[in-house]
Amino acid sequence: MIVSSSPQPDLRLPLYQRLRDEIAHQIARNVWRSGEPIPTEAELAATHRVAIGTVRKAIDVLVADGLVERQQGRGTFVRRPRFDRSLFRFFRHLGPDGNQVVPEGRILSREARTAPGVARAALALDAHAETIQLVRIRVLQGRPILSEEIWLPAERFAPLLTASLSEIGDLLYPAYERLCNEIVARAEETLTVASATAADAECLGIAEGSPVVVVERLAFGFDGRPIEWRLTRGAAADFRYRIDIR
Amino acid sequence: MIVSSSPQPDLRLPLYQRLRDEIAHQIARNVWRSGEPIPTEAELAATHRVAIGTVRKAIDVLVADGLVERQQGRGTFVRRPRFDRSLFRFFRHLGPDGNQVVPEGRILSREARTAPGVARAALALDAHAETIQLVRIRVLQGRPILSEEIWLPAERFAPLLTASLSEIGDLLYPAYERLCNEIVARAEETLTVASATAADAECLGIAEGSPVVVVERLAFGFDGRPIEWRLTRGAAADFRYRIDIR
DNA sequence: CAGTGGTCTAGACCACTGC
DNA sequence: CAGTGGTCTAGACCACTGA
Repeated sequence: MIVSSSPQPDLRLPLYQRLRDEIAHQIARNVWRSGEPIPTEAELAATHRVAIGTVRKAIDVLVADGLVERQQGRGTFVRRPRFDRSLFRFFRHLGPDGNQVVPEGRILSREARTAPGVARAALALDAHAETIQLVRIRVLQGRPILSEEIWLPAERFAPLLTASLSEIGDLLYPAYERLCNEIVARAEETLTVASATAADAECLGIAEGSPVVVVERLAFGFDGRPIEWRLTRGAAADFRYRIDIR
Repeated sequence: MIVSSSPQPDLRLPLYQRLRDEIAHQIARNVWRSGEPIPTEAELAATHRVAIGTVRKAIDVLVADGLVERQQGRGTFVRRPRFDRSLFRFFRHLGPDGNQVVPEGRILSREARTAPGVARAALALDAHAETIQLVRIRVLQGRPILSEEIWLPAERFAPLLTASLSEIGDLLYPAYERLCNEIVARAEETLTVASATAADAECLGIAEGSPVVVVERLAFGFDGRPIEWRLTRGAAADFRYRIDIR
């Protein structure tokens, strides 16, 4: 595999920003895997011929962006956000011990299908582009609590159709990285409230017409291109979201 | 008025943190009003006998905390968050021109009343403490769109009962500052979905039993003590919340 | 033009980690 | 103990603001 070199940096940008972009680019290229340390500040200062203070400022930005994590005395490590946990900021499902529990994922279907207009528009695909649909439920103690409909560009995610379900496993984003070499860097989520359709009612075990919270997620890769469009639905009764403002 | 001096700083803390706390404390004491500039970095460095880099780091933290705002070439300014706008992150009400519009506030009642248990607990008040209740609606083009129930400790907010409605005006938090010298520093909000009660239905012009989004807000002063407990209800159909994750 | 915050450097010392 | 990130200093120059 030919490793692409860094894009031409904009010389008008401050040095620490250029350095940040350079490191971010290497993280995006998977030069260091998730959890691995990046070079020490002193090394980066030496290889890039800048003062260590400039390196620290660049890393400050990377920490703020959520791309790396510092650990005093140990190093600075590549961080991959846990998007699969993000739904539990919205839905509270407590286990028998009263603690938050991570539900199991179960893929009900996966097939190459023509995506609806919203999905195509979100993924910036033209009308002819092929897409993959995954239908998935999240199950807690045998009870389905969330239903998910996921649309992916077929071109980049073809391996998902041929892999075995056990190869894909419970967590999708690690599977994307493992099987398709696609890494999710960030996502936009939009919450709305809707009425349970007949399908929702059957799947989630709630009354038809009762309120459901819909989470629409558009996930982006490090290159900024949209990778995945996902609709998650859960009973509004389970919805509880806490936010700090200032 | 006797201005309290700074609390004894913890000498184990880094210099820039102690400086941050010192400045934050002065902001909390209203030494500089909202929108006013704090001293320049060079001045702060001189008066506190520290390097300017240390001052910059302290201000970095204050910026991250949302207490001040930098403007290159002009100065660093005290910032008061616009909590009254925060509800519009949750509810989208578009005007005839398709733009987001700020609705009018209308106080329906204000009286000294005994608060319900949740409100007392949130405000950390004992059973005998007096409280003030405000009932308020937010109106857009003559149509009520949000209903608000607000509970305040009577001890700190007594002037609200005697002031005229025009003295209070449309925005509550500036009124708290003007009339009661209470400044809201941060708040915690919890979102849930409920069914419209008969009162909701009448007030908001929706069907009884249709879904409403409930925003529970607990606002804190700079001293960390809870100041205000507020319940806002709006039609779930108007709810739309967008969030970025990474 | 003077004054502000923004960038960058260079180097000292500290606190924490893991061998 | 060596190596890491964390704190702190001191000073130079740049870019932007407003009179």
